[in-house]
Amino acid sequence: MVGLVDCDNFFCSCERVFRPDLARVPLVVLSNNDGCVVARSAEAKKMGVREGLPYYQLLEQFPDGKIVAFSSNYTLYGDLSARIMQILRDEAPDVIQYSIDEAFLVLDGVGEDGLKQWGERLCAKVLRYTGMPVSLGIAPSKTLAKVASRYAKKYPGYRKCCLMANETQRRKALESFPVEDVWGIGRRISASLQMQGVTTALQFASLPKDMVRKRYHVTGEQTWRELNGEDVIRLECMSDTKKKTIMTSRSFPGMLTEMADLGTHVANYAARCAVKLRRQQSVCEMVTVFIQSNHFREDLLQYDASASHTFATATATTGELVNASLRLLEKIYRQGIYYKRAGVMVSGVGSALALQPDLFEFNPAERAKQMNVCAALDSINGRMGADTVVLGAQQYRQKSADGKSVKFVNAIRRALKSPDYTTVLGSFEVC
DNA sequence: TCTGGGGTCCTAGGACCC
DNA sequence: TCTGGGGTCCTAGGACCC
Repeated sequence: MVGLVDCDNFFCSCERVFRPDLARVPLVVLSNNDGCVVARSAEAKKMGVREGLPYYQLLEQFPDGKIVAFSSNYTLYGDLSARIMQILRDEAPDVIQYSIDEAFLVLDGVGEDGLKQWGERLCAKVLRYTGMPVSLGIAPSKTLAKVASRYAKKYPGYRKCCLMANETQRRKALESFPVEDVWGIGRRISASLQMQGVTTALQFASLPKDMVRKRYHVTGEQTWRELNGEDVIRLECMSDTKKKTIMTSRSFPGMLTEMADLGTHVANYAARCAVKLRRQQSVCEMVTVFIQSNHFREDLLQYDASASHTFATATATTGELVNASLRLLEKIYRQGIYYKRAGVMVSGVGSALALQPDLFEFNPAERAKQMNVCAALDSINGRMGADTVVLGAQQYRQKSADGKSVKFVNAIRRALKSPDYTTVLGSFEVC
């Protein structure tokens, strides 16, 4: 049997852990730059707040201030997630973390008679230790466990744990489960299924396998088999968490026109990519920079562009990545465009230990030096906080009113951020 | 003024090879 | 009259996920 633990309205629940006064208050969490709604509490959902709603529209729709909004606080969410995962690892034979708020549990050896009680106890323990409500679905396959967890979340009668143990329970659950809510069935496929009159998960699972395979390819067939009780999706390989491509991109709070300003952002994204690469002990072969105008402003000239550079020798040093990225930006930058978004992506990611040096350009001494600089950088920033030491090119400069001094400014708008309760001492006052 | 930021896998089609 | 056949690798784009 497979378990799926899923936090209820994760970001919102995180915000509530240290704000019990907001337990029943409609609450939303906003994207970077306080752009739009990315998470909603149950109360906010009930009031009809839709996911992705721009924040300014939320203020228009609910001007009375009854809905509390937070900027996203990924430090807090990441830390609470880590605590929950640790509890799961303490309790379950094997845990495969799937996302910041979800994990699959391998339940071999957990007594099947007591599975339901075991699950209820697990959810209660997570709540007691972290203050975070979680739901658990247990079933013969991952996709079915996902279905079960939905029921666990929806109906309080399950006491947070829904066990789908036999054929009767499976059919009953799938019968009233909308096909578009099945894990692995997205907008396109569900639209195609609706056209054929397939609206429930059970109807989909009852289609002929060959037909599903032909029309929806291997991934569709996998979902079909999972719904029929076969555990075929392999996530175990995912647990080596090394990413194959790494991207850092942001929208800007306003719009930018100058290359120098774009360059500061691009330098930061490149530096972020370098840190992410080094953290997973990888190097990359290629870096891609992209810039975009504001797609929502049809009255302005639109321009999207990207360019890539392949390194002679794969790298993860901040210097090389920033340098290459800025040169790429020069190539694609056009004057007279109002830029809204930019990003840096690294690909061809491989192990830093199996590095293949270029035959002609390899300079061992220079390489070693660069890597020492990065090691020192990571060490300082690890102890003193991210971005304690950065390259000059990463500094967002804001001139003082008299124009004499320049100060470092935060490039992301997070006006409504909660304190870093769990990671920064003194970030809030204790009563 | 104002609209997120990451990832993965699969398939089709082109380039290239013998 | 009348254009081979089979294979691999790479890339772009689509579909999905959180």
